[in-house]
Amino acid sequence: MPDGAPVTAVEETYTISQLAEAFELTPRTIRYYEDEGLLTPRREGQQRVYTHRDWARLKLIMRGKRLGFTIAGIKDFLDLYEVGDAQVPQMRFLLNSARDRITTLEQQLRDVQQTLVDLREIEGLVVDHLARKGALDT
Amino acid sequence: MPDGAPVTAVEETYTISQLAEAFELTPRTIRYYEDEGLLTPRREGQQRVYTHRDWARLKLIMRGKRLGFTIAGIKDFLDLYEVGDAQVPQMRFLLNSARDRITTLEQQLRDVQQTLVDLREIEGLVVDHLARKGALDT
DNA sequence: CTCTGGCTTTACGTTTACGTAAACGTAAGG
DNA sequence: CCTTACGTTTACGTAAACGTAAAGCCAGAG
Repeated sequence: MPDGAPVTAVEETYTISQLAEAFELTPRTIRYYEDEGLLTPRREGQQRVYTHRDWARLKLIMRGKRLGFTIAGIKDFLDLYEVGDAQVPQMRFLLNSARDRITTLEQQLRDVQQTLVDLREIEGLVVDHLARKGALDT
Repeated sequence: MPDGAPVTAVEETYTISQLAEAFELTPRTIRYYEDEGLLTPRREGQQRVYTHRDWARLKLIMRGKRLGFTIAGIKDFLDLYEVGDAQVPQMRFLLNSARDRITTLEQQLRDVQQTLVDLREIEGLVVDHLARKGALDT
């Protein structure tokens, strides 16, 4: 094994359509995320090559979408995960962003919980009503 | 007091701009919700008159928006609260809707909680980093 | 009566998050 | 060499959720 050889095996890579299928997106959508700065795959010729890192970021993107964030909001959010190499002023900014985000998420948590309470009560009422009509089966 | 008079005092009503201010929306937005069938205020001449019921529905609408629901999704959601006067087939449909909604909300709950865990860890890391640099103040 | 303030309708404009079509590059297979 | 299967860029199209401008109705103040 020659000196300076990589310790790990060759990193696994993905094509755009592999990613698309894995996350149930279209290639168009993935290119769009790149345009918006959410992904920055390297190129091999003109083809995009995605790595495990892009996979992880896409997982975060999907979670952000399920939470109703905008693409721009998700971009800011992703930046928070990249906090390693920041200078102090940038750090302060990220800290504020993170805390803002935490505040709205705490509100969202309360909203989700209250809505679940409501819906479960409604479900109970409906089931009850159907039972009284002897129409609960099927 | 004449027979058939209302038991409660005259119900409190609101103009469109009163509602708009209370919920930090524009009148345009409230009319839009009416177009989409989320609100159905009565008219006095050509003016819209909103009651306590519309107020309550707007509160639910705002909660739905914070949860990232679409307007159409919120409309379906509001219908679930109006379950009193439904026939059996409609009831079954509503029951399914409610259960679907509960399922996605449970996913959303997990997403919010995990994101909060992530962000609080990031916050800890950043605070730590700033502390090491003696740059925590202000 | 006129003017103002608030409400109304109508309708076109805007942003976001992609869809979709056109036209082309390139590597593999028959 | 030709086709097929992916990939690429460019660019116009679209649905959702309002914004915004234009023009009119109508009650109360001066």
